[in-house]
Amino acid sequence: MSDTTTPRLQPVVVDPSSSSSTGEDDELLAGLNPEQREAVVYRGQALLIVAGAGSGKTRVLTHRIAGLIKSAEAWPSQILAITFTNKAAAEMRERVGHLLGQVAEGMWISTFHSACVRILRREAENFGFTKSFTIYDSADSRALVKRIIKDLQADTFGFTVSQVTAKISKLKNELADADSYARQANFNDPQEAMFVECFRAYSRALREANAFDFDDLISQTVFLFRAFPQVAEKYQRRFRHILVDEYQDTNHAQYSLIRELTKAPESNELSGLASFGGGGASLTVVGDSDQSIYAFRGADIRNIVEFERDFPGARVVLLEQNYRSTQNILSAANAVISNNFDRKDKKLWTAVGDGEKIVGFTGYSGHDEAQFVADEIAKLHEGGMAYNQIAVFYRTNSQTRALEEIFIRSALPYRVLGGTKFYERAEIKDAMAYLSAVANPFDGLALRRILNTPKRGIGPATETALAAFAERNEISYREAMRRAKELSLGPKVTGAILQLAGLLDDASELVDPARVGGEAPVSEVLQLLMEKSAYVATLRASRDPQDEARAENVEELLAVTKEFNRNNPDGTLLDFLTEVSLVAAVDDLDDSSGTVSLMTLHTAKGLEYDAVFLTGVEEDLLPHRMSAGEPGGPAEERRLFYVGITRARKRLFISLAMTRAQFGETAVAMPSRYLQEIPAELVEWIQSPGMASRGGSDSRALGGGRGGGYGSRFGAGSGSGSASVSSGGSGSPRFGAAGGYGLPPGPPRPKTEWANRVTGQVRDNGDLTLVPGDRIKHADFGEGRVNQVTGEGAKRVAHVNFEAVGAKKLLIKIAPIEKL
DNA sequence: AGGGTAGTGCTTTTT
DNA sequence: GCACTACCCT
Repeated sequence: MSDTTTPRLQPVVVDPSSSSSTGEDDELLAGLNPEQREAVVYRGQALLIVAGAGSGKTRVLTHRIAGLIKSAEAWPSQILAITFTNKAAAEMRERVGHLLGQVAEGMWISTFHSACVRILRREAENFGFTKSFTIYDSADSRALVKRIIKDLQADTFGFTVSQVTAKISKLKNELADADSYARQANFNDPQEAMFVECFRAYSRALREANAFDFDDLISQTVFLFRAFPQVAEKYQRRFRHILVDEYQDTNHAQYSLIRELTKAPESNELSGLASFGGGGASLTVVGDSDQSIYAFRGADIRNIVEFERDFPGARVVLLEQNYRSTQNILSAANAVISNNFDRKDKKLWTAVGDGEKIVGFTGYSGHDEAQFVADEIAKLHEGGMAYNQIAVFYRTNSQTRALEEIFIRSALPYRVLGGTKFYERAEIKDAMAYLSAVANPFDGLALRRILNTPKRGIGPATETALAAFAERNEISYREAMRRAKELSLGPKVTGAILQLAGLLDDASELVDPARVGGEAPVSEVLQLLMEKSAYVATLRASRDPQDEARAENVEELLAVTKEFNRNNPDGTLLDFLTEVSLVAAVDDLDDSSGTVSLMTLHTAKGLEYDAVFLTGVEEDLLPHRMSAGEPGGPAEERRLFYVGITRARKRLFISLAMTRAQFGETAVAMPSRYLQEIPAELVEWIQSPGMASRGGSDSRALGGGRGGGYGSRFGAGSGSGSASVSSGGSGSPRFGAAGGYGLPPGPPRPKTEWANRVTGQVRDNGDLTLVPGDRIKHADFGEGRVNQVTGEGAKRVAHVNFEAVGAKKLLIKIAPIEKL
């Protein structure tokens, strides 16, 4: 992460003949299929690689980058590659280095956020920030919004913290700021007026704290480029080849950033660098609209769908051959995703053969389901599969509880990705706040957090007095602390404040760039802070047994800083804070850990495992209750399901429960509508929803039968698991047009009630008639107006103009619409 | 100022 | 089931 201020402009491999010689090319193209080759060798301004799941896109990207460098078409420093996570970035950097035989210095391979931080730190002074700005993570944003809502008494308008943060975030992703939003806001609506107040206060607080939130990192970079063309030009000139992974998940701000970066530098001719081609950087984007799962966060699928319109003359390459999964898994994935209309048809295929069937299981409870997962994992492991090749996915983080309980009892080594992350723990946030307060003296949020942690007798009243004093005298919070004597507080409180201020000043001296011997290592700074503040000592002295674990966590953080110093000898405190702020859930993933990985479906994107367990495939969970009503919600949830399925290489297990605990209460759960979209012959149900409902009223189901339900009948020792199963596939009749579940083959074929109750999906609107002018509501597109109706009978098509998504054509008979 | 307790409301996914 | 808040007591 070292920050090279001047681009390094020396080619890594200087062999002028290599661009034409086939030797090197062959090496890079060996083993690639024709489409992949095309994606690697195409040279033009814009290239869209539509890469289905498992189609080798990382391979294509790394070979493309390596090709550009090997052929001396580009210096490493002219390449900017954007990935979704730091882990993906690290992997790509390593693979490119491997292809080139050496690490390509000066190349930027990073996430959107990391790249923007780098740019912002360099340019911060240009627009009223200092390079030591703090990055507020979502918890920090929430804390700030919380205080603002309280200060402005916005809660009386029914505002919640999450509503306000979500709305601000959404606006920032659309590149709106408080002022631009205020200009078009309706101030007659008191709610909206109050929101504008909140947005303003929030933005001002960030600026005063010399801080950016996650969304700012992108949007402020765009604003910077737009406000200072000469700054933008610097980067436009530098980056000649820009590559963006997971393009389907970019939001408007990220899209705008790419647009700014790929513009032709304006004063090209003046600088005599017209030889650069005169145009903007070449742009390569890779994506798969079927894997777009971040619309809720502002990702705009139009970025990829309209790429060809955005970049005229763009070449499109389609990668459909899958190198990851068996055909059974792919067939299931294809079948599920084909239920999303309004997508370009794309079918994954593989040459590796059918493989084993998908295994299905319905537990009586979440625990029962977890027991099934644990038992199957044990079997897989006995069969020779490594734990780290197995993953368990779920929709919401709260589902980990039952899984963890059973896993612990079964002594299965596992690891939960995401969830309550290490850096989200209160004691770690405390320690990090100490560091932030040292790095950025304006960071009021961090100062407030540590002011009375550990307890120093500085209460809310004192805190308010300090804040008011700082405001009155227009000085930083830190300066106000230094001058605490002027506040005429009690001697004890004044002493405590002065002591803390002194400690922070001492620590600041350690990281002063002008210090003799350079900045002290982060670990030294943290050590000083933790010791002198008695933070760890206080935890150790506490009677609460959990505090011992907290103290150990802080020690662990200390170990992390030492590790950081080892890996980055020149790493500064700022570098450390930046790195920590931008870690993602998957970045923690240690491939050599030898443990089963548990994670949400969102976190799973981009990963692959030999065996995958997809749990909680129930209505209200997948699709999640919250998204079921939103336009586009069910389709996005289906993509999430699709992403989960396509992570599996060899074995796929799908499970659900009849009842699920939530809020400490047990609620009845229904099988997910997506289950019946998987062709029945692909699934072998060990216990289908129908079977489970038949026997589901015994004591095991709801009572104390933890680990009993499944384990007692199919426990370890029953062989492959499928041995004891009345196997499917024997021409199992389907439930008519509504479709049956993949199983319930065996005798006596249950006419289960649930099968029909589940939203039965093949729609038939009968002879619904629509005429131009009618208003309709569509499950995914929202409301719209019919312009025209064409066609006859069952093929009548309505041409509808939707408010949210524009013009669409719909088959009236089957579209999920209703007349308003 | 601080600690302890009772009551409330909540959860989608995350860089 | 838990985390957070408000309130009460020392």
